Amino acid sequence: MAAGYSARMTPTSAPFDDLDRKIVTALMANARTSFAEIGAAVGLSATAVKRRVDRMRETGVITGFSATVEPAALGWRTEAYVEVYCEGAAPPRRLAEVMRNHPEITAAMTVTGGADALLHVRARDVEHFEEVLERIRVEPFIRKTISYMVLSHLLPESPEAGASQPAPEA
Amino acid sequence: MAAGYSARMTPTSAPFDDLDRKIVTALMANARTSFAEIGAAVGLSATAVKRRVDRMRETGVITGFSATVEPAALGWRTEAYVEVYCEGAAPPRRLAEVMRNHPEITAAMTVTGGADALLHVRARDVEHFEEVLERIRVEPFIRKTISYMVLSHLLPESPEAGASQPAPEA
DNA sequence: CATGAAATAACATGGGT
DNA sequence: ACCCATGTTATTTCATG
Repeated sequence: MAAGYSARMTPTSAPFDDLDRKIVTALMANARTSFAEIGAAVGLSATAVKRRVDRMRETGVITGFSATVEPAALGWRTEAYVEVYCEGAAPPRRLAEVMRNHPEITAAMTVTGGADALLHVRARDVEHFEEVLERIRVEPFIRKTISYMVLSHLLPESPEAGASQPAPEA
Repeated sequence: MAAGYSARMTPTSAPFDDLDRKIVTALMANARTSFAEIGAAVGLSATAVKRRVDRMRETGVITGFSATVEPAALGWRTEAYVEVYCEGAAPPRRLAEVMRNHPEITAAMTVTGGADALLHVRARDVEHFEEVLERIRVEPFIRKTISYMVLSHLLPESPEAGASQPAPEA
C-alpha cells in the first residue's frame, strides 16, 4: 500500500465534516497525539478517531506524519529561492526530471510571471549553494537563473501553519 | 512549556551522531513509527531511542511532529509567492507583526534582491487570494506587491525532503 | 471490549574519562 | 570514582481487530 492515493479526492468526494477538521488540526499540531486524547477533545471514542484518520489517509487528505526539524541543526544553514529561465519552450516533464537530480532542491514549481520555474533550495552554506547553482545551470534547457537568498524568517516556520486554520471550504 | 528552546543549540553544542541522524530520518519519514521499530532499525532499545528523541526535542533539533496534509483537500486550492516592497526603510519587527495578522500567509521572510520581503500565501481560490492581497496592500509600510501564482508542482510536496537527506554537516 | 503492542518511569550495568 | 548512554523490567496507556 505504498503511496496509495485515492482516485477521487475532489472537495465533495469524501464527506469531510467539522470532526475531521478538528482531528486534522490536532494531528498537525502534534502527529503523535493518541487517538484517545484526540477523541476526548472532539467528543469521540479512540476507535472512532482511528477510523476517521484511516479514512482520511486512504482518501489522501492526510498524506503522512513527519517530524519537523530545525534545518540549521542538521547542517542546512543556507536557503534560497531560484527563478529558472529555460531555452525556448520548457517541457515540464523534462524539467521535473532535472529537479529530481538535485537533492538540495526541496521544492520546484511552475509559476506565473517571466520565469519558467521557481525552486526552493537548501544548502550547507553559501559555498555549497553556489556549487548547487552551477550544477543546475549546466543542465540542458536552463538558460539563466536568478537567486533570492533568504536572510531571515518573519514568521515561525510551522509546517503549513496557514493551511491548518479552520479550513475555508468555499 | 510553551516554546521551550534550549539556550544553546549551536552546531557543536549537543553531540549529534549517526544514530541521531538515522532516528531523525526515520521520524521524518513517519512521525508515528514506534521507538521499538526505530530501535530495531538502528540497533538500539526502544528506551534508548526515546531518550535520544526527547533530547533532540529539548535541544531544538526536532521541533515537533506534524500530520502532512493535502492542502487542496482542506479547501486551499490556490498558492502564490508575493514580493513585498515597503515605504522607505522597512522595520522587520513591524513587518513581522503585520504578517501575523493574516493567517493565509504561511511563510514570510526577508530576502536579497529588491523586495523587502517574500511571502508564501495560501488561499481558497483566486478570488480569495485577491482579497488577501488587497488586505495586505492596505497595511502600513506596504508600497506595492508582485505576485507569482503557483501553477503546478514539479516535485512531490514532501515535508523538507531535501533537508532529510543524510545531512551534510560541513 | 479484549488483546497484543507501545510509551514511560524506575532501576541496574558497563564503558570511558 | 564519576558520568553518561544504554539495557531491563514493570506498569500504564494505546492501537486495533
